[in-house]
Amino acid sequence: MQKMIPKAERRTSIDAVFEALHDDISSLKLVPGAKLSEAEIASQFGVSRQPVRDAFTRLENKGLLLIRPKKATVVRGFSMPEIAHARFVRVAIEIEVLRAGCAIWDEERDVRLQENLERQREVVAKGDGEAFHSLDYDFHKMICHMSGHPLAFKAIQECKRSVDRLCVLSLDRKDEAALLVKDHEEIAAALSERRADAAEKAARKHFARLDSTIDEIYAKHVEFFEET
Amino acid sequence: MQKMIPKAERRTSIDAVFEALHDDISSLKLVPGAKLSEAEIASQFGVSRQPVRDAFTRLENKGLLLIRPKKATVVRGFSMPEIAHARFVRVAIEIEVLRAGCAIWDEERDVRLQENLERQREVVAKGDGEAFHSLDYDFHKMICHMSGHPLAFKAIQECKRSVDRLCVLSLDRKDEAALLVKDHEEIAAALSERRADAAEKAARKHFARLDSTIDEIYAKHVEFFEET
DNA sequence: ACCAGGAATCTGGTATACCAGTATCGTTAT
DNA sequence: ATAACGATACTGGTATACCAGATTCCTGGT
Repeated sequence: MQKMIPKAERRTSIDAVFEALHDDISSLKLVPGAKLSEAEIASQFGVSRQPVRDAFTRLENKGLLLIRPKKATVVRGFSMPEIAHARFVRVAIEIEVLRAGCAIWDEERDVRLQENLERQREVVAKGDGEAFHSLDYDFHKMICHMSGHPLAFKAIQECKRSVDRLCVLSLDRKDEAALLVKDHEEIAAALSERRADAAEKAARKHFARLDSTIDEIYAKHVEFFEET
Repeated sequence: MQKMIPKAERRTSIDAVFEALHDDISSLKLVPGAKLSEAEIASQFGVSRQPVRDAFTRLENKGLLLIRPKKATVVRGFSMPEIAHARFVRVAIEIEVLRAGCAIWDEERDVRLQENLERQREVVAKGDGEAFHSLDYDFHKMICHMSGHPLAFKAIQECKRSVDRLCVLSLDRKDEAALLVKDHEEIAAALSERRADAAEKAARKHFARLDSTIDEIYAKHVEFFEET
């Protein structure tokens, strides 16, 4: 009962390399198809090849890299089937969460969600896209937690990941954000009235908005997509 | 256009170690809490520590191992929150698949699904649990594929994995299998009539049957569960 | 000018050695 | 007998060297 040091969470070279590469790939500083050399990255970070190798493995498991024996490791491109699948799973989970939420929703939850919505309206009025993105994130997270399924949000994040990397290519317009807030209000209202079917309908409409954006990006950046 | 060698799919030492350990863990030959030594496994397989290390990493990413720096690597136990989450996600996906299926179901699909059901009835009558398990697997897989979401089945398998490892502890009774077939018939009927709500209801009943089994196993084998 | 062939140079996979924390257990002081 | 301590035998993380397959590109022949 002595080591009350909270955790310290030892940080290893692998973590450093992993996070740096993850950021570069997510922000498209490393574009799909780019070749990554273990040796090159290693010297660049001042470590040996081994930690780099481990970091590569992690990134491959997250679907961001493609590693083949004796071939160069490359950044994976987007895949339309994969994106469609992520969307499918996300919708499935969000709807199930809403269903669970409708069964237990109460006024206290309602109040907390309305607080978030109020701030969404504020930042959208100001045109602060960055802040809206953060509140949007919180909105869905809050619903998961308050519905009793905090882990579901982690699963949703998994689904979002592939799309997020894609969305840095989209120019986010303010009018789009306004529509999304309207959707959120609809979802909140359905929860408040505990009408699962209405919530599902609103959610489907909400997520359908992404489709056109993705199609636009596909048309504009076919080179980032895998041929399959 | 010369290398038409189908694929050969080069098999590496990492794969060998990974698969062997994966099987041992899945079949509970390696029980939760068991300590795995890189060096020991390495000499046991006649390879160096490096491939073993890589295999460990893969297993950790699949949630089967717990690796901490400077601590022994151990087989992870079951976690009730994790199992509940896997169940939640699986139900969400299966229902969404059924919903999509109901929108496009036709007689040809119906015939193929009925073929599978007929074989289910046969093997259950014979009490062949092994064959039923395989047909059960196919049943859900067929629905995913015929609903136009083959990838969804892969996601479902991910969810099943943690539960499957648990289910080797359950003594499967024949009467249970009979009930499961009845559920399948209900689901197939709902699809045939393209009634999404009925399909959802049947699916929920189907998956609810697992809960009692899991509770039984928990009561009987608390030592395999993580405390969290 | 072009193309075939092969050497030089990549790639990731493997083996080995060493390091710094951690756990274990025997020893010693009380 | 017991409890504090310390040597020792572990653990996983890192660095390095080497290997075989794949790629690249230069060279020599046409």
